[in-house]
Amino acid sequence: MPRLLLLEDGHHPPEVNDCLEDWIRVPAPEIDVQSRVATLADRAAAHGATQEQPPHLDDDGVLRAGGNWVPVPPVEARLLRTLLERYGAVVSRESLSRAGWPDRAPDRNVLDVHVLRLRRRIAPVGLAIRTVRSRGYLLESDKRQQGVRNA
Amino acid sequence: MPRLLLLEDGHHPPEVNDCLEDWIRVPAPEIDVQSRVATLADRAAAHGATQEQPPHLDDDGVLRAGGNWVPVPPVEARLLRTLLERYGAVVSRESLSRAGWPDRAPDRNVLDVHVLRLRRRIAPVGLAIRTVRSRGYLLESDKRQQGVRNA
DNA sequence: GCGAGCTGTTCACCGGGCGGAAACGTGCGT
DNA sequence: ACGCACGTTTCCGCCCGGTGAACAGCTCGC
Repeated sequence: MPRLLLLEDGHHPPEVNDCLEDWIRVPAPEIDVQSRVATLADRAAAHGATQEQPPHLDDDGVLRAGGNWVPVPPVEARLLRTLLERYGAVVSRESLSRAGWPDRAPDRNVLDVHVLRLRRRIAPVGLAIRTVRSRGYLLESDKRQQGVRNA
Repeated sequence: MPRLLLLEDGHHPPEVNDCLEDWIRVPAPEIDVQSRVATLADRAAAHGATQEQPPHLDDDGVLRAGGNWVPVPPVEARLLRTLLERYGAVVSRESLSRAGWPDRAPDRNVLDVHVLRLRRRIAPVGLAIRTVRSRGYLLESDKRQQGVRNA
């Protein structure tokens, strides 16, 4: 997708809208062309890296994310499904409780234990469950770090 | 923040990491320089439009700003909400006090402590609470400089 | 049938976040 | 110098959530 326009003499520079687009007048020093190509390549790589496809839990309890997959047992699958429905947003403990055990409400830390196990289960595929204290849980990529500031 | 490096003959092109950075060999046709400047200006405008979305505190006590998020506990959330309602303007200590503790008025110092905690909590997402002495507080981006700037 | 492994549940304990209070430090105006 | 306004630290009680371990039911392979 990145492109470098080679501009012959006597033409106007093109209008560039895209970060993955550039131009240069030819003839030009080889080092100049290489430099611009390298810059575009870096940008394309960075773009691809930031484009993450959302994880998906299929009907057979298989979670696919980050190029890998893990089996997810029934209860955890129900929890995970509701977390995925609100991917990146907070899900209350009550919602999870209802989703995981539709018939009867479980004890306080039954949910805790299953969340813990779900955490460990999804870690290998690059997902993380964050706690929002007294509010609920939040599913996101484990590369996103809450509250960390990049220089 | 966009910058165009004017490269004299005999030098290597710089390593470019940023979409807001570019370079050109001088001397060069005026139209070429103008084109690259215009491109950078467009990108800077686009970046500003997409990057600087106003901070938002959702109902689950999650503050999203600057591409990151932090959980905000109840009392601080109430303070933050009133500060956000008057984003960039002064909010009196009385208003904050009423917002944070609707039932009873807290000790003078309790508000101070919570403002301090809130300051530290929102710093990672690029927000800052400024003091306007004997008037109140003001919430803004931490990149803005308080105080007088000479031209 | 029987043991191994997996799933779901319960218990006990611990660490840490949250919010309040007091004490002390600091900067500014008069 | 004094007082006022605000900042910062420290301490503590409370409660939420995390964690390891143990336990019961179930399924599967032998």
